[in-house]
Amino acid sequence: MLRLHDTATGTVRPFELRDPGRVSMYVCGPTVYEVPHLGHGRFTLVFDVLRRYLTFTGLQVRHVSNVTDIDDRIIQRAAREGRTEPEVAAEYEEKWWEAMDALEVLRPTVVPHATGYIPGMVALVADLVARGSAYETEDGVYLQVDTVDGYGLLARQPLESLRAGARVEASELKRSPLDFALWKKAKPGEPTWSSPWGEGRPGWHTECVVMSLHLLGDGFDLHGGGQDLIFPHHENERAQAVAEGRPFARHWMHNGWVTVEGEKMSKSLQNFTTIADLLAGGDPRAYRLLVLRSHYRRPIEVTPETIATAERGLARLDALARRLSLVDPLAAGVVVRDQAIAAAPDGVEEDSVTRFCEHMDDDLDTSAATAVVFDLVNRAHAAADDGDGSTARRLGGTVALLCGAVGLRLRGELEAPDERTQRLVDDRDAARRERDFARADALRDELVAAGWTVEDGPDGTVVHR
RNA sequence: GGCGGCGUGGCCGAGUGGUUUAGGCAGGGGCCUGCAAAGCCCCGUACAGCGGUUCGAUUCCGCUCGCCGCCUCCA
Repeated sequence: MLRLHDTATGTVRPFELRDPGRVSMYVCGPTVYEVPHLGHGRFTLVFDVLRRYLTFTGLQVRHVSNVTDIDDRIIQRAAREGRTEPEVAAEYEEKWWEAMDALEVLRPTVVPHATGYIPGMVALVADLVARGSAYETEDGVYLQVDTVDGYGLLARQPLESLRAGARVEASELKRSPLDFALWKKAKPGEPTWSSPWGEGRPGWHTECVVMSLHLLGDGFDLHGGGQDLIFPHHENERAQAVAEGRPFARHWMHNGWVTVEGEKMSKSLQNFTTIADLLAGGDPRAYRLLVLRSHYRRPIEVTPETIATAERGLARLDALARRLSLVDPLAAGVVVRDQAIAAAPDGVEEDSVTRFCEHMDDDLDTSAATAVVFDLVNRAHAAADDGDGSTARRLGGTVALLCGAVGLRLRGELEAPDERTQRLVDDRDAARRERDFARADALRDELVAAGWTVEDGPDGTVVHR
C-alpha cells in the first residue's frame, strides 16, 4: 500500500483511492509563454515516476495535466512580439512537448487547454456569485476568501496570519487583500470571452478547478504540482470547490524545487537552465536518475557536476546491460510488475522487487529504491565474474524490471560503429594479435579521441559511446 | 512579523533508539589486462552545537546557531 505525504495534513498517510484499482490524478501543467526549464523538468519527472510506479503495481491511472494557454504573460509576449496569443501559446506548447518527449515523460491521459473550458468557468463563477461567495468589482469578479471554511489549509496558516503577511497591495476594489480574481474584465486589446460581467477572461485558479473536476469528477485522488503552487494556486482552487460544496482532491502532493548553488531556480533570479540546454549537453536519462536519487520533496541541485555524476551511474547500468544483453525494459512500453515478472526470460529476484516496492511505497523513497537497483547491479556483475550466468541474468533481469518501473531506459545495445571506426577497430585487433602494442595503443588513442570508449574483451575489441 | 523545511563521512544522498552495512560519485590498496577500459574484492568508524529523557541517541524532546523557502507571478 502506497503511503504519500499529503500537504493538506502535513503527514505521510495511505493513498486511498476513490475507486479501487483506478487512480485519478491532476497535475498542474505549464503556462505556455516560455521554454521549459529544469524546474518544469523536475516536476514532470517526479509525477511521471509516480504514475509509472502506480501503473507498475497494477493500477489504472488517469493522469490529467492542463496547458494554460491564456494568461497575462502570454498576452504580454504576444503584444511585445506583434503576434497573436494563440500563436505564442502554440509555439511554446510545442517546445514543451519536445522537452517532455526527450525526457521520456509520458503524455498525460488528457491534456485540457484552458481556452477549451471557458463556458464551464463562467458557470462556476456565476454560481459562486449566486451563492454569495464571490462579488463583482469594476475590474472583475473575486472570491471572498473569508466565506470559505478552512481557507489556509494547504498553506497551513490561519486566515488571519495569511492576511497579516500579505504583501500584495490592498486593492480598494477588493474586500480583502487575499480575495482572488475568478474573472478578469477585459482591458483593451486583450482576447476576451463573453460573460454575465461583460467581456473578459478567467483567472488562473478557476481554470484548474473546473478542468480537474470536469475530467476527474468530485473527490478525485491526487492533485499535485511544485511546492510553489501550494499557495495561493492550490489553496484557491480548493477554496472554489469548497465554496461550491464539492469534494475536491483527496490527496495533495508537492515536489521540492531545483536549486542552483542553494537558491531556487527561477526566472526572476536569472539562474535557470532550459531543458533544451540540458539535453544538448548530455543524456536525458541522467536527469531522471538525478531526480530518482533524491527524495521528491527535497530540493535538488542540478549543475553540470551533479548531472555528470548521474551519467556515471547510468554508465554503470549500461555496462551491465551490455554485458548481459539486457533488453531495454521500456522497449515494449510501460512496465507492469506482474506481467513483466511472468514474461521475464530468466526470472527475477522477487525479494529485491519487494524491497524496491517497500521503499517506493514509503512516500516514494526513490533514493532507497534506486539503491536496491544498484545493489543488484553489483551482485549481477559478481555472479557473472563467478561464471554463474543464470544468476547474473536473473539479477540483471530484475535490474531491467525495476528500471522500467520508474521509466529509466537501459542502453544495452551498442551504437554501431561507422565504417571508418570499424576499420580502426579491426586494425587494432590485428595489431594486438601481432603483439604490436605501440600500434594498438595509437589506434586506441585515435578511437578515444573520436569519442569512443574502447574495451578489449575476450572476443576482441568492442567500442561504444 | 507569521508559517514551514533542512543541517549525515571528500561530494551527493537514504536511514535507524543499542550488537552489521544504505547506495552512488570521488579517493587508496589488490585482482583481472600486454597496457588500459569495464568488472570484482578490500578500505572511510559521519550524523551542526548545547542541554534533557534514557541503561544507551545521529535517531525522541527543548534550546541555540546556520542555510533555504512560502506568505506576490512562479513547477
